[in-house]
Amino acid sequence: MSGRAHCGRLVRIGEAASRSGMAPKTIRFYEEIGLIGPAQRLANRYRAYSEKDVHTLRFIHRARSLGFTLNDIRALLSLYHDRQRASREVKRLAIGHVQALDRKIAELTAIRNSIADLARQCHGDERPECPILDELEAATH
Amino acid sequence: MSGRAHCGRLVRIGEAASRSGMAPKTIRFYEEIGLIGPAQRLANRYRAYSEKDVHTLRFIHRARSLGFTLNDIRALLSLYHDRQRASREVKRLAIGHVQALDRKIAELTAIRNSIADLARQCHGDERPECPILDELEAATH
DNA sequence: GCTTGACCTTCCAGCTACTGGAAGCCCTAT
DNA sequence: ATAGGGCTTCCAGTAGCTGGAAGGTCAAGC
Repeated sequence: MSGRAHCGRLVRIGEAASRSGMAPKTIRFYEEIGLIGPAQRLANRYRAYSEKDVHTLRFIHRARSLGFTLNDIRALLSLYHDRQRASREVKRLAIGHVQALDRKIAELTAIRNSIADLARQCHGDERPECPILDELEAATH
Repeated sequence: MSGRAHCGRLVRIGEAASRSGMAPKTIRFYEEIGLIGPAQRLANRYRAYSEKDVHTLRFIHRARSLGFTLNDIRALLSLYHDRQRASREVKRLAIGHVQALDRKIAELTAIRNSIADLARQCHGDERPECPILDELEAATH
């Protein structure tokens, strides 16, 4: 952060939060872990954010909502702030993320189907017989 | 735990772990949080597990691998140990889990497609132009 | 008899990405 | 003067483990 905007409009953390879509706590947290640099401060020690800072925060928020991890975002941010970067690197990160998502989706789908199968076999009434518990108990892993 | 198997074969935590599919640390952790009761102890204070205990551990492992949370498993375990339970309750838990998975899968799929779209639009070469970063930067939330 | 090594014990810290709450300062309006 | 809303810091907790340190226990080997 600390965009050194020596004359631009500055906003406090609440407005930076509402304009970037995240909670003030989250911004402080990102500063604490060094995802963003320490914010400028007003005379009363309140954090102050420039337009550029707010853009960066919104960038982070968008990337998070697309499921990038904070580590991914560290890389994306340095690319974002590097006017000379090659788009190849960004694309590589994005494709890696798509592949990770594909794996995760496949895994969840397999699990979902297993459970749905078991649930279909279970009559789900007053009786204690239950194929779901039987299956979970089964020695066959 | 502590199945009071006053004559059955007992195994130490390492074997209980390998036979249930989880790490010894995980078993101790489950005991610590009260998911399972405190284990019996041998004369040397080593934890000891009966066949029944190992079944329970395997049950937990299977349920975890199907994505049930530890809280779900608390409920499943009490149903598992209750010979009078109604299968209805188990089925309800299973169906709730399937629905949660469906929501998660839909969410991840939407994200996956967004990123894949962006990646397709990015030429991914030496040049700095990058639709991915442009999109993340965009004010439109 | 002593050492090595595999096993076990406890406790403490860290991981991801926040979120909630307490205690207290700053500023404006009434 | 006081009430409120926003800001500050710090501490703790969430889920579900995992890693590591420091040390006890036991059987086998020299």
